[in-house]
Amino acid sequence: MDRRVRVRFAPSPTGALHIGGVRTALYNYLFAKKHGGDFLIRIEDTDQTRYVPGAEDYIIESLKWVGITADEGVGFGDGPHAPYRQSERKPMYRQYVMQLIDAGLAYYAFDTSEELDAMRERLKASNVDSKYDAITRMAMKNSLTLPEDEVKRRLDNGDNYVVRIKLPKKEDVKFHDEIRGWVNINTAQMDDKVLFKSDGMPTYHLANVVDDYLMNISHVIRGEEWLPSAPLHVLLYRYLGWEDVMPKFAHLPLLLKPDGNGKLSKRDGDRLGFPVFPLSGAFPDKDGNMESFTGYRESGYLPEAVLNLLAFLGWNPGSTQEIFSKQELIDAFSLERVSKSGAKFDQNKAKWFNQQYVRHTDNAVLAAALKKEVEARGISGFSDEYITQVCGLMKEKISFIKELWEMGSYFFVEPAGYDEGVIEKKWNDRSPLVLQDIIQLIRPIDQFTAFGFEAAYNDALTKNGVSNKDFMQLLRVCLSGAAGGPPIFEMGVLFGKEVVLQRLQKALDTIKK
RNA sequence: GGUCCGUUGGUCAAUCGGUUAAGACGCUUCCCUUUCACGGAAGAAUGAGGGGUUCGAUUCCCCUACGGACUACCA
Repeated sequence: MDRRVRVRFAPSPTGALHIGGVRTALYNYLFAKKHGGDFLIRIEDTDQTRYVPGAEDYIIESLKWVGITADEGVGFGDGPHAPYRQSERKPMYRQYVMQLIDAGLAYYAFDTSEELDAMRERLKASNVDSKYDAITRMAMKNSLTLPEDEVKRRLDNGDNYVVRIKLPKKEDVKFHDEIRGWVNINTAQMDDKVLFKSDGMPTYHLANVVDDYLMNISHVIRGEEWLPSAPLHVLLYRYLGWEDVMPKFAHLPLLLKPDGNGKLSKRDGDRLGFPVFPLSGAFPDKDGNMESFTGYRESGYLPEAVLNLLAFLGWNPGSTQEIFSKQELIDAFSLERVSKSGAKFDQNKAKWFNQQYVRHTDNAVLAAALKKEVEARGISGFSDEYITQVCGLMKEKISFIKELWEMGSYFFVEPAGYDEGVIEKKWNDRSPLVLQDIIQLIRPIDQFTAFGFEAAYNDALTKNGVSNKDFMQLLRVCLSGAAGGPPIFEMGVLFGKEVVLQRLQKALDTIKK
């Protein structure tokens, strides 16, 4: 029975979308496109207390930036199963909860949080797992222990209650994970999870299962942190009578910190100095303080590179090819080749990926980015043509777009200083003489070409008996201030004769040792 | 603590019982280059430990160790 592939990415709008979340979305997207299916986005905002305004937009914008698009859902024009926000689907869940209660598979519970705490502490003290389960529920206030009329009275009275699933005392729940194989958990290890909260909202578990069923989801591809609750979801499908259309599960390995242990977290970005989020932004933390963070986009990463490097964190094609376009990823992707163990994020590799993409990016595209940087500094007077040529010279030298400016600002402004190491090592009594001669030889040139510039330079060297090796880098430093850079004579020609003359003169006037 | 998942070089990783255990990033050396980079060549570096199964285990099984996730009226 081949059913249409329909997968979903279902984030909670509780803050910025972590790069690991982007990867989850990506794998869902790739899987859907690979199988000609649908990818949809559902917002799981059942916890009103954790809702962060703007988070939803951030998530959508992030996905769009890396090139992930959805066929249905929030941010992508909805679709046949609208609404796609669980808060807006609130009225839909109650009937399924009632269905479970009527079937004796769920029950009302009236315990206060104090009572729950007390229960947990009591059990902990006696060294027993503190779960609300088949044993402990009999000592709590719920529709299993309270007289029927008492339950009715409380309900009619509008008392606070939750609905919990009624799990069997001891029963194996087995399910197949597409990545890990068969997983078996006994209900004795699980607890009677809350399905329906006292605020009238379903919990993740219930909403997730109901929506996946209603939206005809064929595969649930999500992070490994969900593996322990997967049996609960399996049971829910069974109890609701949907087991025959239950989606297949695939639990993805986690993204780990580059150093030490643990999964990649928000803080790691600042601590290690690399982005953990796709886009720069700021959101309130749990205490309500605004916390800002930098993104891949603002750090100069190309979206295609991010897509590529993310795809390779936990998956590989089994070949030696590493650079993949989006379409190539779609063609090559399979859950089978997703690895089981977590992957540590490697900054160097990320940089390398970006470098590959920068190098193959059209000069005009790079120029647009560089132009922004230039204009942002209030610098004008440079043509698009000039900026494009700068990019052509610089792109072999950089790994990140932002380095176009960082390493090539001298194409637009005078160098602020001269590389001290080079001056220290190469500058001597004869240097000013050579510079002087270069200036004199260049000045009369009408057609300033790389060839002419080089010829003038060589003549000056010969005249003073100085070798290339000793002066070459000095010339570069005099022109750009930097020790490295693009081919020097081409660079000079791009500067133009006047700028070259002026900079050499300035070097002559200022460099002293 | 309990449950579940995992474990090939520093990192990402291939291998679906038999290989000199790929490849990439990073690192080192050399070549190219009148600099830096790119490119090219080479090198160091890996199957957590212990038991089995087998003619033969990185590969299958068990134990131990280690790592991770989960353990809320959060997702």
